[in-house]
Amino acid sequence: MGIDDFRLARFLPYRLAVLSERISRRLSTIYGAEAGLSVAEWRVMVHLARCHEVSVREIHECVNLDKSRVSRAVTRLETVGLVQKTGSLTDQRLLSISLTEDGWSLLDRILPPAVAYEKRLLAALSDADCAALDEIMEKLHRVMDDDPEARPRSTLDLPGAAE
Amino acid sequence: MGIDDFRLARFLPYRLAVLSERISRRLSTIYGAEAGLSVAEWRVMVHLARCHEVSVREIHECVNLDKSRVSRAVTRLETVGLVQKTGSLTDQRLLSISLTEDGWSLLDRILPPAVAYEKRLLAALSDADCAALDEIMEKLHRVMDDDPEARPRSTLDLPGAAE
DNA sequence: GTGTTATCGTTGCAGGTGCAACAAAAGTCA
DNA sequence: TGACTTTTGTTGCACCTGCAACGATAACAC
Repeated sequence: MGIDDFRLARFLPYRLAVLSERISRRLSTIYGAEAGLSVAEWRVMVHLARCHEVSVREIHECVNLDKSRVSRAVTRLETVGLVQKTGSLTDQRLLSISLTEDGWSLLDRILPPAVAYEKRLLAALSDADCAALDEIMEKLHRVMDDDPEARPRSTLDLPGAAE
Repeated sequence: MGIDDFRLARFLPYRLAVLSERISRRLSTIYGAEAGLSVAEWRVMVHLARCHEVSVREIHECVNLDKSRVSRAVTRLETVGLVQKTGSLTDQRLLSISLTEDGWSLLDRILPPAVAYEKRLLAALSDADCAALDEIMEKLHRVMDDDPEARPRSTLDLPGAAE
C-alpha cells in the first residue's frame, strides 16, 4: 500500500476515538449542564455512589484516571461541597472520600438522564449487536493485555470483575 | 435501579472511552517516539499524505479537530520543517498546506508501523466481527446524527465518503 | 460603487492533563 | 531501634485543549 493510500477515516483507532469522543461530549452536556462536572469529576462521583468510602488510589485504579487527576477532581468536588475528605484513622496517609448530601442529591438528578442516554444508544443495537460489541471490545483489550508496551487495564474493567 | 447500582465499568460511553484511549495511547508511542508527534499533528500529517494541498478548514472538517487545534498543529509542524504553508493565490484568506520532503520521509517511517499495529488489532477479530463493528459504530453514530444536541459528524466520517 | 455579511486562520485565556518530583506516613529488615 | 524502601496524595511544570474574539479577506445585496 502506498503512503498516500492510507485513509484515516478507515483507521480503527481513529474511528474509535471519534465515536467515543462524540458520545462523551454529548453525555457531558447532560451531567455538565447541571453542575459543570468534568469527565474526571463525573467518574469520581459515580464511583463514590457505588463504593461509598474510598481513597484516591482506589478511585484511580477503578475509573481509569491518573492519580493526580483524581486528586484534583476530588479537591474541586470538595470545595463545591459535593464530596468530603476525611483522614483515615488507621492509616494517616489514606483519605476517606465520600459523597455529601448535596453530592447524593446531585447524582439523583444527573444519573437518570445519563443512564437514559445510554439506553437511547443501546436501543439502536440488537441483542446480537450488544453481545458482539462486548466480545469485540474484549478481544481488542486482550491484544493490548498481551502487549507489554501498552498500558495495563484497570482492575474493574476486566470482564469478570464482580464489584 | 438504585443510584448506587450504577456500574461505571458497564457504562457504554465509559467503556468506549477507556478502550479508545488505551489504543490511542499505545499508538502514540509509535508515531510519537520517532518525532514527538501529538495526536493532532499525526492526524494532520496523514491527512496531508492523502490530500496533498489543503487549507486549515479542510483539515479541520476532515479529521475531527477544532480549527484552532489544526492551526496550532500546522504551525508547530512548520517550525519543525515537516510541513509548509503557502498563501493561496486566488483567495488570500486560504492557506495551502503540504508536506515537505522531510514530512514525506517521516511518514514513510511511521505510517507502516502504525498500520501494522492496526493489523495486529484487527487480527484478533473475525471477518464477522469486523462487519459487526462497522455496523454497530454506524448505528451509534446515527443515533447522534438524529440528536440535535450532539455535535454533527465530519464529512469524511460518513460511511459512503469516497475521498 | 458601498455597506453588510460570511469565511478563514490566529490568538488570548482559562482550564484540563500527564509526568515527575516531592513530603509524610507506613512498612521492612537487620 | 535505625536505615532503607514503599505507599499515598499533592503539586510544579510544561503542554494541550476548547471557546470566543479578532483582523483580514472575500462574497453578497442593493
